Amino acid sequence: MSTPLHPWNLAPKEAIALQTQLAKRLVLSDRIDPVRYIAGVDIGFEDQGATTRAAVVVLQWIPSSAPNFSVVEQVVHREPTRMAYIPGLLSFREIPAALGAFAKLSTKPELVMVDGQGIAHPRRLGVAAHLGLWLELPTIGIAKSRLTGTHAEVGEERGDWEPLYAGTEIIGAVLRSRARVKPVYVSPGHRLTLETSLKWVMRCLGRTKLPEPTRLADRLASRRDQKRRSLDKR
DNA sequence: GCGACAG
DNA sequence: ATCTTGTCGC
Repeated sequence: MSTPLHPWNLAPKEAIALQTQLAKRLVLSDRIDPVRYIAGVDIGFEDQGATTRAAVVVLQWIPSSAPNFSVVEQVVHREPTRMAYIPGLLSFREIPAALGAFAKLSTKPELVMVDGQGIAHPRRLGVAAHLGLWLELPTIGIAKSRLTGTHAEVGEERGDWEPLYAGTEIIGAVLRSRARVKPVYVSPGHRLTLETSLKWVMRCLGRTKLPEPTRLADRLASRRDQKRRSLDKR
């Protein structure tokens, strides 16, 4: 284990410089083990933002079965929020809490899906890419909106997609994950190609526009779900 | 200088 | 992200 430790509480200027350096370490070819478990990660906030809540859900991948997955583990981790949200520096705000959640996990996933960008980032280090480097695991970023890049209009049917460009470089895909619904932005984070990333996202699509791993993590991390579960207890 | 800007 | 009620649609 040679974890590339680095401080999280950096000033914006230093964080930006670090991103540029870390992005060089990304592996954008397929270096993934046979998939048995897929994790979904998402972050939410409480106390008007003072507390960060990280949620990780692990699904078992079951080929040739319907559905193809079953939840095997879910973890929630809370800690004080460290820094404000700054576009482009999301990972420094969210990853520390995400690592706390991963530390509580007993299942080791072969693939991690993250709510946010992979390399579709101004310096090619979105939260999914950064987390992949830290965990040394294959990661995919699935964002609900665009951070950077340009693309053509996407067809209206499920599965339609268009490449996301930064100049002439393809940094991700804009995927219509549900017919006639706002598309999602898919980009590899670490140890995957865009093609393989898209394949896994499409495989994990259920009835909604988000793939099951991040949809379930989203639910666990959301304020709304906290309310729902406490009401159910009564 | 003026917008754009993951969650 | 979060604050919030109703409302349109399958």
